[in-house]
Amino acid sequence: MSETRWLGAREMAAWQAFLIASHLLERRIEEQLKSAAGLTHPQYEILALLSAAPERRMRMTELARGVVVSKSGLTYQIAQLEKRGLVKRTDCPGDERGVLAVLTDEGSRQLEQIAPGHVEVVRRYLIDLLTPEELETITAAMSRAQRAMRPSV
Amino acid sequence: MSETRWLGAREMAAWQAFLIASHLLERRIEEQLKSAAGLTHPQYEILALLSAAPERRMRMTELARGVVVSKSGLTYQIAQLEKRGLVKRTDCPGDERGVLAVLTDEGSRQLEQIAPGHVEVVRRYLIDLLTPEELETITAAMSRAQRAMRPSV
DNA sequence: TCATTGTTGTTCGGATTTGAACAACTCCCC
DNA sequence: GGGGAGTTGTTCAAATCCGAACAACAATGA
Repeated sequence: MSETRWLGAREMAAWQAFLIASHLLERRIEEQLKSAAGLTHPQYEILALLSAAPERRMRMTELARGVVVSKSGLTYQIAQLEKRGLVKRTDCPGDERGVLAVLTDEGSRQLEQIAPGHVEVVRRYLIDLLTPEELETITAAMSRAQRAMRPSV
Repeated sequence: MSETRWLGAREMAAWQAFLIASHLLERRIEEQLKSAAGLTHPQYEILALLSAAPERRMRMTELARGVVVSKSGLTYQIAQLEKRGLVKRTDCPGDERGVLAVLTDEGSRQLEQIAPGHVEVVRRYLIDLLTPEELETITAAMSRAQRAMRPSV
């Protein structure tokens, strides 16, 4: 049982700032998406990921990893999006177990309408506040953290 | 209706890295706290804030702001913590409406036991991965974002 | 071939979270 | 004083989210 390495003042400041900023940002994003489109942030992320995927489709598991949500959480959200006709499920050729989530034309259309307002928030409260150097530093640091928390990627 | 300023490649990389890293970190923290102490992250944050507060007590509203959670969310969590005897409510002298959440001795004791494991996770997946320069950059950037999203602070 | 092990997605129960509505109280200013 | 506006904390309904358990299928190796 080794001695605890407590956070020093600077480390604590960084952690607190990161934690609070990310929570506040999450709330702003959630609020904007909800009022502008009736979507949650995870729902938006699903649409965005699908939109960028080949043939606008992805395996459920892959998608769950991409939006960092549990399998059951994704099942639920895909069901919600399916009700609205933004996404549909398809059998996965070559794997009888698998399910492909596919972005519909309607989903694609709606995403195009929603995206500008979302990007606006991300810019206003984060990206536009950063210098190019800070942008690079954050990319490097967060990518490193990501690799530490994920087996691959 | 101005033209949308989409995110460039570097901006997108920064945003994606930040978003995914913060989600992954949140999950790791949640998982560790749950298994080690049966607490959620917000619950831990409440205990930590109270612990650092004068007389280990805070007004509900102030506390809600501190942990970045809704008023009703805080009411719920304080009720949970009260059931376990980690926190108790007290009348607020000088304001008949107000309620003070107070960290109990038991709460203080438990926090001491839980903190090391929590700090370990924060270090392993974020703080220890950063150079001193990165630490400062992140503090500055996130504090700026925080000010943009909050009236004061 | 066939049993074993691993993967995939869903279902289910339970916990958490939010915003709106509300009642009680405080503050301000005439 | 006293009324209107603002604050404070709770309750409530609804939505979301997770982990565990599960059934179906895939992959592996003897």
